Formats: sequence, C-alpha cells, structure tokens
Amino acid sequence: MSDIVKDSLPAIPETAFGDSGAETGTADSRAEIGTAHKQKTRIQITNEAKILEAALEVFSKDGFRGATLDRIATAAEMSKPNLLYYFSSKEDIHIALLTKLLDLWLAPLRNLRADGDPREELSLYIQHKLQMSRQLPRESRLFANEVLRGAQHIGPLLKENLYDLVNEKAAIIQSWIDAGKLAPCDPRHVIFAIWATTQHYADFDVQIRSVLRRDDDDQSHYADAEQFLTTLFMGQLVKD
Amino acid sequence: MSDIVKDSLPAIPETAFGDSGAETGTADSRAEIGTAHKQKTRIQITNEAKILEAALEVFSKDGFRGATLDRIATAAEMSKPNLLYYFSSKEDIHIALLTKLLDLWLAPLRNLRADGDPREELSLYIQHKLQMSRQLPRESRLFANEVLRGAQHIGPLLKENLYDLVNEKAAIIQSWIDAGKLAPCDPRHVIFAIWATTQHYADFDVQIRSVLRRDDDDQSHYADAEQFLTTLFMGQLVKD
DNA sequence: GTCTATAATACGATAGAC
DNA sequence: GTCTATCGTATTATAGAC
Repeated sequence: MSDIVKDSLPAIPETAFGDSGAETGTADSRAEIGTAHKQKTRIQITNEAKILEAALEVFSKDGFRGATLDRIATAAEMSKPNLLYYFSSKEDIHIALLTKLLDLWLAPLRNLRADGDPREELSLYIQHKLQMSRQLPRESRLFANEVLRGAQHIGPLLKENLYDLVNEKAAIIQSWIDAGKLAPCDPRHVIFAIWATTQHYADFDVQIRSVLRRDDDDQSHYADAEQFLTTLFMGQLVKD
Repeated sequence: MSDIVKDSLPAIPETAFGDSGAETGTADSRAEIGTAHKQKTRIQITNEAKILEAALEVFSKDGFRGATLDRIATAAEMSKPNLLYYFSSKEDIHIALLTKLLDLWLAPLRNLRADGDPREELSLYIQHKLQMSRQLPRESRLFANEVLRGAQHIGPLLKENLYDLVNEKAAIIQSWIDAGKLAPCDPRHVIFAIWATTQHYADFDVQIRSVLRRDDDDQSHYADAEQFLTTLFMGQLVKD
C-alpha cells in the first residue's frame, strides 16, 4: 500500500464536538425566543460539548439502557440536575449524540467517486472505514448498540438519510458493474460487506483481542486487517 | 449454487433448548445433595427450558441491562419469584444462556475440514453462517450484545474455548496458504471477515431493511447476500 | 447556571404462606 | 414448586434555594 494512498485519507478529528456551529436539535428550545437567531452562549457551547463527549464514553460502553445519568454527569464533571438543564432527558442526549455523529460516520461513503477506478475507490473506502474503527471505536459501538436494539432512536434517519446516501452510492457501483468492471450483484451488498468487515474490528474488539491475544493498547493487528481486507476485496484471496 | 451443496448443510434446530441432557451450571446446587447423580425432575427440565427460551427472546432484544426479570417471567408464563427459584439471579440466567448457546454458535467453524478444497470449505462455512443469521437472529444478537459490552459474562470462554478453536482452524487455513492455494495473510482475519459479513445480516437487520426497503418478514435479500458473499470470497468480485 | 434535596418509579431479590 | 406481598436500592427527573 503506497504512502500516497494513505496520505490521501481525510483527517479524522480527535473529537467531534466543540465546533462553534454546534446544533443539538431539541436543545434549541431553550435559546432566547425573542431573537431571530438563536445564539448560544459560550458556556452553553462548552458544556453541551462536555456532556456529549461524556455521553459518548458512557453510552458506547454500556448502551442506552445500561448507561446512567449519574455516570454521564460524573464523566462530564457536572451535577446531574445541571446536566438536565442542558438536555431535557437521557433520551434527548442520546438522540442528539447519534444525530450529531451520523454525518461523521457516513463521511467515508460520501467520498466514493463515480469517476474513479473501482479498485482504487473501494480500497480507499475500506482504508478510511478501517481507520475510523481504529480511531473512533466508541462511535462505532454507539451506532452498533443503537442498530442492534432496532434503531429506536434513529429509525427515521436510517429510512431517509441513510437510504438516500446508500442508494446514491450503490448507483455508482452499479455503473461499474454495467461497465464490466465488477461482477453482477446487488451493489448495496458491497457496501454492507465493507461496513461489516471494517466495523467488526471496533465492535467486536474484545473478541478479536481474545483470539489474537492482543493487549488493550496494542493496535498492531489493524495493519494485518488492512492488508487482508484489501486482498479480499481486490479478489486476490483465493488462488488457482 | 447447487442443491447438493445446500443439502449438505447441517440442520439447524428450531429451538436449542429442551434437550434432556440440559445442564445450566449454577442451577445444579439445588439438586439433591445426598445422591451421587444430580437428577433433574421433568418439571425442572421443562421450566428451565421455558425460561431460557424467554430469556433469549428478551436479552437478544434489549441487552442484559435493558432486559427485566418481569419481561422474562411474562414471556416464560411464570411468576418472577418462581423464575428465581430456577435461576438464582438475572446474571445467572444470562450466563447459562450464553454458555448453552456457544457450542451451537461455533458449530459451523468446527465443520471446517483440513482435507477439503479451500474454495469448497470456505463456501460451506459462509453458507452455514449465513443460514444461522437467517434462522437464529436472536442468538446472533445475544452474542453481539455481550461482546459489544466487553464480554463481561463470557470473557474467560472467549480467551479459552474460542481462542483454541479459532487458532486450531486458522492452522488449517494456514496450510492452504502454505500450499499456495490462498494468498499469504493472517488466517484468523479470514475467519473474522466471515463472521463479520454473515452476522451483519442478523445484527444490523434493521439497518439493512431500511436501506433495502424490506418488510420484517421478507428474507429475500438473503439469497442476494449468499450470492454476493460467495462471489466476494471466491475472488470474483473485481474483474480485469 | 448551578446546587441540594427529594419525588416517583422501576427493578432485582427475598420472605413466608400454601 | 408456586404464589402474593414486600423490602431495599438504583435511577430518572423535578422543586426550589442561591
């Protein structure tokens, strides 16, 4: 794998919060009502960011039901009532978090270009997704938890935003199939397979570390994973 | 895909419970102590099976923390104290369930034969795992939930049983690599990829149905999945 | 905006009659 | 073995002082 390819991967932010343009959806109702532009105070912005960061930590570890406001408040260095001053309920925090992270989560797929070479485009997508599993495992587990439970909080987002994006990008893959560059198949399953294989390294981290006997801070298997997945998707696994 | 191959797949039981040899681990302490053989009564066997079936339904849907004894008791058509007569705690039920189902869950991998053809063996493994996702999605989600939370209840089982089995079967794949039939790679990642892609159809069912616009009882996409995954792993996705 | 105190309920587990 | 009743605790959310 060339360094040129690696360098072309978009940078992944260390934290997804703290952007000045932050909007948390339901929290807007508390902004000044008399003004046309709902402007957030500096303390609002930083505290909401602290809460969402804490919530990501706790929700991704324990799931929605397993997480408690106590733990989130402690992680955010805040009292529980103060936390509920910024978000009106536990569910509110969860939805705000998922909504805020969905764009980040789908960014790699957005980068899929119709005019690129199929091998190059798929390789880049795999690398980018794998990099996100390595660097943002909490986000991966947050979504895995939510979808596993039936996506009760982001069901509509899946049926609209996700549906639109996937089918738009599936059309690109279909064009490669029509051009004879890929075998005939439902192109959406190509996307499913890339999601599954890459996110597996974040979501099933404990299992993988058990099998590979890797310590918690050892991420050396990600290099093997990238090499293997590239081999697999480029059709070079089985040989004649 | 030939019918011969399909027919060679081992049958998957509709329910994993009710076997007369049922042992639930901690529940043994209540058996007659004075006798050498801890014999379970008929009512014990049927009730424990009913509880485990109900627990599978509830745990797989809501996760360990999200599940309540009330819901399990209702599903088992039993009072809550009566349920706790057979299992001493909620955690007990969960561990008994996971332990009982682990063998079933790993059965497809056990079938991997060293003397078979790599293409044939991998195809069979994929088909068997995919069939389990289709027919036993609750079991898939039960394990996904558990591993996602750090495998707090079956950590030791992963580090022993799973480690042993995977590395034993990885040796078979390694022998295929050594024979030049597969590309050089860490063979354990081959297993990870098959787990990830097949279990994805059970664990992320809601997401897949959102993208494909499939109703809850529509399983027609599994045929596409099998065709695609076979194409992918047989190295026939990308074409020159 | 932040806090202490507390209301209101959900839940795991037990007591004790039958 | 099964039940009703209940204990004790954890947890979400609110009240109201500052």
